[in-house]
Amino acid sequence: MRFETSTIKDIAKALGLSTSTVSRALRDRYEISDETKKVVLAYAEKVNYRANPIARSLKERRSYSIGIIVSEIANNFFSQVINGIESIAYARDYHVIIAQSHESHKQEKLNVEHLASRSIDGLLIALSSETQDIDYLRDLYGKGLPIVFFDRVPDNFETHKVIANNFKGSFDATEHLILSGKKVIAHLTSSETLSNTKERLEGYKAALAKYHIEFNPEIVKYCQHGGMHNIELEQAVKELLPLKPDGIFISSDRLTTGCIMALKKTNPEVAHKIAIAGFTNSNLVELFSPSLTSVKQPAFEIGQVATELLISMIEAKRPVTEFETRVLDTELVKMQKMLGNRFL
Amino acid sequence: MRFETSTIKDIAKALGLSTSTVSRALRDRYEISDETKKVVLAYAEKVNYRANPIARSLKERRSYSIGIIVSEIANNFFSQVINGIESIAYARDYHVIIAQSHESHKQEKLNVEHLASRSIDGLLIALSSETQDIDYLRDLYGKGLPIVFFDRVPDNFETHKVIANNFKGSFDATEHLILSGKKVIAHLTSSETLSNTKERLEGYKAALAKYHIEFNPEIVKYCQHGGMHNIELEQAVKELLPLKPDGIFISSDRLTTGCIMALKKTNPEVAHKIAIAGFTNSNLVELFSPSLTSVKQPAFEIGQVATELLISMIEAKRPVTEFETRVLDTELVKMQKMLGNRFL
DNA sequence: AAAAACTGTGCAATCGTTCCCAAAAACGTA
DNA sequence: TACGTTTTTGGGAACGATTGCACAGTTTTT
Repeated sequence: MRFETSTIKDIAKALGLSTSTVSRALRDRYEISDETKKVVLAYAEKVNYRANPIARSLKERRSYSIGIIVSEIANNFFSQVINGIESIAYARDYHVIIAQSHESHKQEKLNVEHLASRSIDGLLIALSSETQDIDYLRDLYGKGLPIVFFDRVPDNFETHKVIANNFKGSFDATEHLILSGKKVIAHLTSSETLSNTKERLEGYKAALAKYHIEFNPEIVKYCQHGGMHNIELEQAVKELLPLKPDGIFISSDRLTTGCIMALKKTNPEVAHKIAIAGFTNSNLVELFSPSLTSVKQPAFEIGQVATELLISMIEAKRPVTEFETRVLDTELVKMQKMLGNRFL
Repeated sequence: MRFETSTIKDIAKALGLSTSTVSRALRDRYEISDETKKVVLAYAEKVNYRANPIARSLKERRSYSIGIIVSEIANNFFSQVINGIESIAYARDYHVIIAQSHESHKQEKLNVEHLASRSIDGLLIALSSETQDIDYLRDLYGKGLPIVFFDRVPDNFETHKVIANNFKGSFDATEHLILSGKKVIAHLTSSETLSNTKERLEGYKAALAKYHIEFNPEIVKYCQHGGMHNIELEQAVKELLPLKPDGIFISSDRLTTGCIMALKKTNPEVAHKIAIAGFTNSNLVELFSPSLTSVKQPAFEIGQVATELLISMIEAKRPVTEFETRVLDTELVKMQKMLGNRFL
């Protein structure tokens, strides 16, 4: 079962020209006379000629495709980032190949290597929460694969990075909890090794410090798998509650929704007494109960900026040596007034 | 900035063999002596040889890639379907390229044609809610591109299709509303032209009929863009409320969440008085307020089955002429008891 | 009028694989 | 020994596109 299309050779034969002439005419090169160009273009149009991207890739040794690794596409933050990536990539005539790590380092590595063998021209990646060893990425990078990190970035890797202003986002959320009168504010977060975990922890600490609240490490819980497993969350909640928090600041999308879910499931009687502020890009927060204050990341923009940086690396004439880390501001969406809460 | 890897030619030169021999050894063809095979394999391993998939694609005239078109990946149903697709595709050594139609026919067509020109070996597609004209798909199909439809399928196109049991799912949901005492049950649904819109409407009607409730077309509202635009939903809600429904059956993921959102926004005072049952694969329903009864589609399985069917078409020796339509059962998840509703 | 420059086109190599066809090597049989 | 078989290997043409180089034919320069 094959796909029949006309090739440059067919056109050349039909028009009594050489393939080189046809190729050049199609690519609108200056050496070709207007007349020939017109004839070729018209004929190509007529037979609905499409250049075979595979042949071109082989010749030019690049595939016009960008690999994306996220932990999960069923995550509002990441799917919005992907939309941002696509918006730029398609406009520049790249296509994207998406793979999911499901927060597993092994899966991540497998996917990256699979993509690399598929000749992607560049890679956009948000590390899995498990990942600590990034030597395999360094390897590929060393071999010439441009890489741009976003959201979860390693600190010992020299390349472009795009992140949200995690410090400020966390500071704002924590401050909001403090200002609404909460005294014991817990912090639920991902793997300690992730860049944004660290930054968000700092923002949280800074807000506490500003209001002279002592930082209590006991009340900070880490989820190694970023909340991929419910048990992880339930465990964290179980450990947290005895410490009687009246507010929780949560540092990621999955953890935020997962934590509320765990709270409702395990301790419904206290769930509505605890104020929650967390990172999430869910567009359904307005429906949540208990409601929460959310820190929204500029996901779409993160995707766009990362893609622009990546394409600039791919298309750079000479190896890029100056790298930038772009930091984009988050937005604090405060809990809706009781209006929304009246239901049920 | 290039990516340097060793090729078959390099291996051949290093080992003093011909490229044909090396190629055969690597592909484990029978004509090769065990000894040579061993030497080649060992050396290939040593230099970490990876076949260039682009060159192979060119030669074999296929790309080992599958195109996917969905309206949006930021939709639980579709992201679960994609997970199902990936699980099969990767195991069979295909990779997937995902594109989004955003419920726009134009975008859908553009994407499909882009994918086709990228030499995908087959296409998995859920039509956009706008789509009526599928001649362009017929065209590609006629040229030899295998296509499998899922979720939203056209009825006048002979190929494999995979759908949920929309009739039964709708019947169950509607019956559930009736059995919980609702008298005036509205129906909010997508574009009239979509296959599943029709089937779901039939299920709704059948449940009403079973309980001798007269069907009232007035109380059925269609959203042409599947709820992509909020205004569409708010308009529908506005038209529905004067008819005093005490239950609403909603026929798609986006509409379900969108409708609750619109209700809360425009008429918070009645929102909690109306029982809602709707199709949704959101894993966050437990957090919703007002809570709702949901019809969950076997999204992951739909993806798996569709991919198996597609790959069987791709790899078929001769054109496939017998097609099947697989129908998978949905699951009704009833509204949680008031426990969950106590919050807020 | 000869030399130089410019136009427009074609030839052929190339990208990395695969595979048809033939050649060489190894073996068996008469 | 000579011949036919079988097994193993190599040569080289694809796949479809791009591009450096060469070569006509025309125009400009000296």
